[in-house]
Amino acid sequence: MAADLLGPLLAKLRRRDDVGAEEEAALRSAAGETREFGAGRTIVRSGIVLSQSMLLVDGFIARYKDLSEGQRQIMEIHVPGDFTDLHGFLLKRLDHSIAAMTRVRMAMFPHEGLERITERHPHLVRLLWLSSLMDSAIQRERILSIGRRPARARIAHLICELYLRLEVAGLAGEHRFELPLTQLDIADATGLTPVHVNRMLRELREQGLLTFRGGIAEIHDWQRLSDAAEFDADYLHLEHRPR
Amino acid sequence: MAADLLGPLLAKLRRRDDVGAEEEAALRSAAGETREFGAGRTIVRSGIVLSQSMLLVDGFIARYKDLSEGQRQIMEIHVPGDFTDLHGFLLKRLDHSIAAMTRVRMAMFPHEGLERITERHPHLVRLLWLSSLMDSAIQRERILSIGRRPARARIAHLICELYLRLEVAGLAGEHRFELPLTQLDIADATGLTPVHVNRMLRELREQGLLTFRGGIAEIHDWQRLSDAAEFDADYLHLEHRPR
DNA sequence: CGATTAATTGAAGGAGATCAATCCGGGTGG
DNA sequence: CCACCCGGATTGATCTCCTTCAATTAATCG
Repeated sequence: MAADLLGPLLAKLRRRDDVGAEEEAALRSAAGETREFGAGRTIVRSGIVLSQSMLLVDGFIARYKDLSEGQRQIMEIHVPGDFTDLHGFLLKRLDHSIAAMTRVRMAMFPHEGLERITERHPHLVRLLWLSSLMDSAIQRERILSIGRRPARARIAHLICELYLRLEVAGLAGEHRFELPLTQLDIADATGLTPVHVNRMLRELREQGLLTFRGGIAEIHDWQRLSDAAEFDADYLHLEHRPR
Repeated sequence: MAADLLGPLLAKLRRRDDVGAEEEAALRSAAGETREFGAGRTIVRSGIVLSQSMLLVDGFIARYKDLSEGQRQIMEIHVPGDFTDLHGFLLKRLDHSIAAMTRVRMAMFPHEGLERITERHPHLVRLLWLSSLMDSAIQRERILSIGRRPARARIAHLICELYLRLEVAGLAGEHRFELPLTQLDIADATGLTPVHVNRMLRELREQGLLTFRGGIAEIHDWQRLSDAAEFDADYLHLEHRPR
């Protein structure tokens, strides 16, 4: 028996507002087939016209852009329960690419189904819209991080964020979680070089804040880590309220 | 006779899709009072619960966040026709502040009116959603810029972007436009220091790409400027298609 | 086990930051 | 009408965080 495809998404939405049974049903019936992709696979290439959007069910995915000199920047790391390209529903073509960072499972949502939701389920649309706004908020915080935080704080911040997001999806233990990324991935997400990420991770480890090794992140001192990052969870919009 | 409040917004939306007469009327009736704010005023402070959203009608506005050491990062610079906090409709509290960079005029949209639109005008909702997705795309490009482009390219890129966005709003001439920002503003938007912005602007000027002086930006060589920035307008999603 | 990919460490270099003046344009009040 | 003021622009000198270059080591996997 496969785990519930929509589980992490519903957990994420219900953390922010109620989702009625009818809405849940509408969401389920909008979901199409499930697909799997191997680690490293580019799933959507920037600029391609899309006819369906994807919900990440299992694994980790990155939205990224490349520059001509081979430099890569990750705009957002997705965890299960995230739509990776819900914005493709209205933008039609993505302005970035999407790649699997691990082996992943995706649930496909044909755009006709989403359009039907916009016509029949006003509150559910607001929740889907909200979900894209939460991505936007995460991206804004990334702008702040990359623009103004020093390297050590950037990395600390990323870890704090992923911890909370994974916890909401029910995928993190007590300050410990699977994070199967390479140091290069972290470098691409923080706008640093892998060499420097390595040094900063060592520093964080030696200071007893955090261990990141073998795809496992362990937060040893949440207080000092979030202080180092100037992390404030407000931007994750975790409160439950009518939307 | 005041200029049409919704003019720049409609121009922006109609550049991407059709907006029917009925939809236009619905939008107009959702608009409430107009407000003005002086240059430098903080209009919305991060975290405050909102009951209406604002459309920028005239002037320039910044979404920004501050860090404890007094460092500021601008996430997005808004031009007329942009909703500055449409996301507040569903997020309810902003994760950033909003400040007037010049004297500005804003049209207020009470959230009840927006909610009514979600219940009666599916296609119009999609357009409003789209508008927030376009902001998101702009913010992603900023992540790329700040994360991976060198200082000179970051500034060049920002100018290219603002030029096209202002042109869509009907506010730019032939490679020349009013941009009443200080070099500090540009520094805060690009994640640089004002001193370095000054040096890079001089370089761009001496190389004959761009002059930015006295609140006027003049692009002398679009080709070389956009090359320097690796600017590709795709992320502005300028194509007209059914959404 | 070789072979490939990721992590680690050292040394040197550079883009951009910081610190500190000076300049400039425009408002303003005497 | 001009001396003064003030925020922004400009320039120089110095510093530093992070990059770059280059090996070496560890881990992973057919």
